[in-house]
Amino acid sequence: MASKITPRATDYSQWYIDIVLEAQLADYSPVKGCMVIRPRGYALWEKMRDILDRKFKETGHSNAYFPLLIPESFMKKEAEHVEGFAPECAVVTIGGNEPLEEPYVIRPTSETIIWSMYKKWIQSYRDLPILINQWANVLRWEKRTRLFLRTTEFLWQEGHTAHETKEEALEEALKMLMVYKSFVEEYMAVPVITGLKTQSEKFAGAVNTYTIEAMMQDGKALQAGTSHDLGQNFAKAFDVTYQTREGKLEHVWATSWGMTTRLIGALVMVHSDDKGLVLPPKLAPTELAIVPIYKNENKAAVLEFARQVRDDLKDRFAIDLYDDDQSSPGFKFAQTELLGVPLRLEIGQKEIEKGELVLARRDTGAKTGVPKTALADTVKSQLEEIQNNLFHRALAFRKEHTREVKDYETLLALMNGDGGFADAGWCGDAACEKKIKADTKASIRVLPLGREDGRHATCVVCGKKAHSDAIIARAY
RNA sequence: CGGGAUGUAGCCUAGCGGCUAAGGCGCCUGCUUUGGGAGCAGGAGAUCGGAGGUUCAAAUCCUCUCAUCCCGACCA
Repeated sequence: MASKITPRATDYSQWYIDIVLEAQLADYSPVKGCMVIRPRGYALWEKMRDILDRKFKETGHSNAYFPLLIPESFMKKEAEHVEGFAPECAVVTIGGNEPLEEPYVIRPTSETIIWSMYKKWIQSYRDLPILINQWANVLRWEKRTRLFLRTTEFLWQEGHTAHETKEEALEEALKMLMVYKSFVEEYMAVPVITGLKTQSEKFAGAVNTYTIEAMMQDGKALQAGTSHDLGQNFAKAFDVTYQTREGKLEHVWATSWGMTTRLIGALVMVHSDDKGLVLPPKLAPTELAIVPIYKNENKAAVLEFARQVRDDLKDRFAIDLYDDDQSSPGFKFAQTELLGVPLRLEIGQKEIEKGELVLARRDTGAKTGVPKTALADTVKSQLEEIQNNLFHRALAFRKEHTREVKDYETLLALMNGDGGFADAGWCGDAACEKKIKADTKASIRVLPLGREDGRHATCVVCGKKAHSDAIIARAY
């Protein structure tokens, strides 16, 4: 049978959609722009959520829950915030058949309702810091949607913290950025660049936005997590003050940070291939698939052997035994590959006789013979190798598709041609940033952290003295 | 919000004025099979997206409408 997946080279967009649908991560819903996250997709989200949640707790945060509905007037209190979010808000105007006195906005993000509460909860420096996170759904009326990458409703977590000082808030924002980086790199095996967003790309209402940016297999950038230094913007909008250690009254300093189900889209686009999904072992709901291969005359013996192997390993690994009778081994092989199971064990008469089972890797396709006695250790080490290989493969891909660019002609050729990341200097002038966007549809994704001294002396657009380095790319 | 495309069985598609809407995949039953997406036989499953119109006759032509996808402008 022909593959269900459109090859990447034929149509990258369609390839992505095919993978998401065929691997049963999600399905289109009856509501425009919304999607149903199916069990296989939700299992990924649960794993990601659990790992991050643990990291948040380890860094001192607590979970809470704030309402879905926000009084419309709240959204209007912070000037930039309302301007940024008004176009994508859905508003509830009727309740119980009666027009509402004041309409409610369905949260596109929760800063306003949270800061209205923080005003009640904060009086003195003794009440600080407040370190709260919530796992929730949010709604943004998007003009154009894509499975996982941009849907009208999506799941996320949003951390909202309040601090005594500017420095402490900045430290928090950067700390959480690093939590995201370590999660995405260690668990998702997706290398990211951390950095500062330009003023035009920052969150509506923030002083500064920091993000992690990843490169997809088509060379486009994807923002995989954000952390905002909110300064005193929301404290001022909601008049949240505290009595300082010196007895003075001052506005509180704030951060917010979030990551979303979009990350599942990143996971798909970074690792998968034309055969289907490829999952990093640390997030794969099934780590090992066992496919028994039998004929009528040896069916009972092979199945028994396979079940024994499963039972031996089941306490150490998440295993799926493909012991149904209806489909052929070839079909099962293809199925495990479509679903992205990292390792597949093939057990037939030959293996039983030799005492050596065939272990197939999803990432490379390599098959190796493994003595039954060494199985558990080999599975463990191969899972680690796959995790490692996926990260390094993605990192190598990013390096291959990142060019240091010194002059504007080269930037134009690159962004309008092969794509990828351009590493260039930028003078800090919004006009130069705008020009890049107008000429290439690419944008400054991030001003990388840890490179404040700068690799580039001059702005790639105007040639004046560079203010910082910039990663430029087309983006999702 | 502009541009493009598509709506016929769970999925993909044929039919593009004329008899009872056709095929493939999938599904169900039975048998045979099983080392890279199995075979045979039988079976279930469709108010042709919706509304109006033209016509002796509409899945097919016209108008309107709804929905979805893709590509652009805006965004996690």
